[in-house]
Amino acid sequence: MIDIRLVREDTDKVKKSLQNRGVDPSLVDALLQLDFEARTKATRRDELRAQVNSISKEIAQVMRSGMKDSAETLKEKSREIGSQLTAAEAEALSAEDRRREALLELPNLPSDDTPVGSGEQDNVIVRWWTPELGMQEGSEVVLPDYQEYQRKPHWEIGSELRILDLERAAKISGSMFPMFRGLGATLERALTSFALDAHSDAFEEIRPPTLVRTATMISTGHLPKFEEDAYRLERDDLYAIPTAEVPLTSLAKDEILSEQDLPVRMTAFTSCFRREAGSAGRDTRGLLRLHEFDKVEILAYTTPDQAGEMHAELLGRAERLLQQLGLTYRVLDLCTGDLGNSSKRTFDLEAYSPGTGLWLEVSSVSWFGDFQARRANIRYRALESKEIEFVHTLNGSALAWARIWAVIVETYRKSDSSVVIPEVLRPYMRNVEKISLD
RNA sequence: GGAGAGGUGCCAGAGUGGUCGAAUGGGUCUCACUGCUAAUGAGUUGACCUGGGAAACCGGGUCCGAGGGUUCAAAUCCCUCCCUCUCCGCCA
Repeated sequence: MIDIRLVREDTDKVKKSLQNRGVDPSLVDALLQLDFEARTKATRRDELRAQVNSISKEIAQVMRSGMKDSAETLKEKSREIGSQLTAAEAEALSAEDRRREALLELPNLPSDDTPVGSGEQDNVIVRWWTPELGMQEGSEVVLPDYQEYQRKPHWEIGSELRILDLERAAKISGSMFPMFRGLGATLERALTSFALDAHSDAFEEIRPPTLVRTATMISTGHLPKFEEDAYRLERDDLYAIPTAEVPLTSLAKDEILSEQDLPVRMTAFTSCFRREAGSAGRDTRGLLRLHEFDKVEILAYTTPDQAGEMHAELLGRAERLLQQLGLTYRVLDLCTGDLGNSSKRTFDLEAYSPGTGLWLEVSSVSWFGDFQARRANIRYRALESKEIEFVHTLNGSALAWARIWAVIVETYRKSDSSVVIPEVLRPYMRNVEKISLD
């Protein structure tokens, strides 16, 4: 959540910033009104409490000196104030709840560096990479010279080589659930080991739980606004995580870290579950959009000063994996209109799928400022000032496998219908060099 | 799932309904002593909300696992939930 003090003190800036996201600025005025009410009512409550407290102390003294009658008088007086207090408490509580709800609904303020725009079409392509041309600045991507046999969509390749079985996955779980088989399954496992090993120089490997409490989902900003998108286990009041960001961000919930511990770097491999409500029929063929997919996530807690550098590091790591896998990709600087709810700035990585002709989002690398840290109450004590401050959180996928799997089988398909395994993965899959029918 | 024990500050641990934000010990930091370290002595050491102040700081409120209740007053009594430990059952 954003800092209520900032809303009070720099209202215009907050309004302007949220307006760039398409948020109605009157919501800010409404919040300020709720804040005013909450503070007024809390003050009233605290005054009454102070009175009750001081009378209680008097009663204690009077009792000790044995003056029973005056104790009774005082008790009567306190009971009277007490009934006012009960009402004041209820009012203050509900005003504070309303303020909190309004605050939780507001998205983060975009960074000043985030391009202003109203939607997807305004995202800025900042650079791109192909195996042939390497890194290039700008937005005019020169695609590799794909052969006709690479223009086959991954779901056809997968069936042909019997490494992807979407029909039976549908039988088991329904549409938009994947099932990899044989070397297809091995390929996914290899990608996971490859990525985790790649991060092992600086990141602690974590295997977190994938079912989490409501409070955990609120911390990252996935609730209360996006209830529809999450799988919920009602009986146990748990949610299936949509990304490892959820448990990893809450790892240090309610803790005060030492500045010396920062930055904290973590990586985790988990399955991710998304209901994808409202996206039925749109780009859902094959592995393009799934209810369940696997992903390696990288995540960091930093001081505000370290955040910029860390954002670049996370992005660099995700890009490096794509380069090692030899996949053509482009980097998008998401505009204010397309930015995720909790993010201040996000770069998306899109890999090119020659079989479908689509750019597929395979990573999203975000800087959240202290938005999530406020919700999760993750703080650190500054070495110099000794002050306690909120950490900044950042994370990125490195990478999301189902779509990467798709792009790999299409990109590496040969004229004889086999799929060559990228060299970096071979050590992780028994040195198999290609997947073919024989 | 059943039975029992327990959750108190950075850690260990005491706590009679009122003088308890909380004994005591350890740790931390500061100072003194010491050639350095150690030892010793003195002091220090919570978070959050809110009002005042330029600030140092001062006032009020909250917090003893969480949420309710009883009471003039709750760490302390009652209820619900969560978590930890021990035993039994079940299980990969």
